[in-house]
Amino acid sequence: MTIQFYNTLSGKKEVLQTLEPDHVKLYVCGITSYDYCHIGHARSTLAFDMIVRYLRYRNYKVTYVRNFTDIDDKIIARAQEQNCPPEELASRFIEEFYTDMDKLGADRPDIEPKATDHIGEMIELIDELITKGNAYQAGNDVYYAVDSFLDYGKLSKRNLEDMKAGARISVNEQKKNPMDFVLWKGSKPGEPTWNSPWGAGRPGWHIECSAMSRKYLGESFDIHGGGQDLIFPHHENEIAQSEGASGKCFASSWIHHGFVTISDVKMSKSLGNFLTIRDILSNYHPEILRFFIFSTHYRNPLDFSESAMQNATIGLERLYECVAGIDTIDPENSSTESSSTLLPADIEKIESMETRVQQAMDNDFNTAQAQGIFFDSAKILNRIRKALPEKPAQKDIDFLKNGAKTLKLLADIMGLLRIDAREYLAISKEKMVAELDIAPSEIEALIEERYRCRKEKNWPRSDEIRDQLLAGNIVLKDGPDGTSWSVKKS
RNA sequence: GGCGGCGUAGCCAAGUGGCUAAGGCAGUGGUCUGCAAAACCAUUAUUCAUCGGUUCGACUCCGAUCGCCGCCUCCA
Repeated sequence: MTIQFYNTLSGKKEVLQTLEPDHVKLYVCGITSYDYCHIGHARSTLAFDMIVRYLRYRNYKVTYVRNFTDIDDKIIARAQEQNCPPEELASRFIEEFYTDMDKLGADRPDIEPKATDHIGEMIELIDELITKGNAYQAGNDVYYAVDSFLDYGKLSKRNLEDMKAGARISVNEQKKNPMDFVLWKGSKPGEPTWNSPWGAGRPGWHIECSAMSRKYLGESFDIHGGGQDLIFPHHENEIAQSEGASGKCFASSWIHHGFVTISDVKMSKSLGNFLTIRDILSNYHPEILRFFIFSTHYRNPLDFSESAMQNATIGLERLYECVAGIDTIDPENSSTESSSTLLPADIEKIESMETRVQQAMDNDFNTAQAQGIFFDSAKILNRIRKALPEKPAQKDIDFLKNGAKTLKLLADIMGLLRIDAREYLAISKEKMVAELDIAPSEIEALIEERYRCRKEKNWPRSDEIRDQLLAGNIVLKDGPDGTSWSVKKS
């Protein structure tokens, strides 16, 4: 089996081919650190986290580079607002980024370069572009001459004529072509500056990724990723810079994930319709956010809503309940007397779980389909467990334990089912209990009273207690081992 | 205006030339229960925005139409 994924550059799904055997070199555009991260950033981080984890699970070596833009107009503007040095603001929000992403359980990339640590490399690259005739100095600025790069527009599939027609960029007398973009900006008073052959200034946004990817991955590498909003102009400009300088293919493939929307409108800072990761994590377990994010294919838009999160909560809990149920089976409690109750069709389904998940993931990292397989498998495992006799056959116990193990292994690619199932359910219950108006001890006391009533067949009072608890969102479950309770969902 | 994408059951969401159109939520029936709940079982789209075309055969390819979204300025 081979891994296929959609390459924005070709517009088609293609088989993964690496420049070096079994080694994927991946560069992803990270954040500009001037504010807290929102769910869109979570999607980006988690999408590539999942991709990297899957590639590694499939025995690829992965070199994963993700940058931080820590010098930029927005950072300077925000720093001025807050009356603090831009570098301080930038480093503060890099820390906040880590705080959020660590909570989400995202693995750190292998290399995380910061733009300000690579000004020398950028100057070098700009210099090469000037020498090759792809860039020119105008006043204190340096611009990239888009007309010098014939393939300009190949990623975003537009040509310069079309772009000019719809251009909303302000006219700049210094530019030879209005689409030319800045590589080096002459500094204004009070801004962070670095010395360069063109005077004091700072780098443009696009050049940093070209310079840093070249340093850590070379002139050509396998996959470049980011959000769909980066296709133009950022990634288009990166191609122009890198290929203009090297004359070689920059990234073989491009992966772009879709946006998170709210009421079908793109979540963005400028619209103000965003929720930060910490907003979400104050209400939901990190795995719920992960479950939600992976319930839709990474290239499709993902609409955020409370009901979608509620759905994810229930879905994840269902999987955890399946695992918890199997975890409670005593592995020693088998009997040689018992014969296996397993059906061939079920055995086949569970044994093919991993293969089927691989098929889904091989097909453009289809996490939504993989989740479907998780549920399908959980259903079968639940049914088998439910039908188990007092003392089951050893074979059946092993089958269930292995099934749960495989389920966890595969869910881990998406960062799901990572904690002990019973612990997760306990945390989840605890959290819900905390929102109740009634203390657990009171609940236990009422259950105790109801137990006595039921023994005496005092159904009216026993039902009254149940209804009373239900009104307080407590649901009772009468089982053979007594009554347990949980907090009503939704 | 240019470019890209989407439209699958009440909702969410896979599938992308051919056995029964995954899965989840919600719903319905059943088992269990004193009655419930939970759990488990079963069930819920002759149909994939609309209309044409290609094909032995299309949700899947092509064209048109309608609707929605994104990019074309910073943005994950």
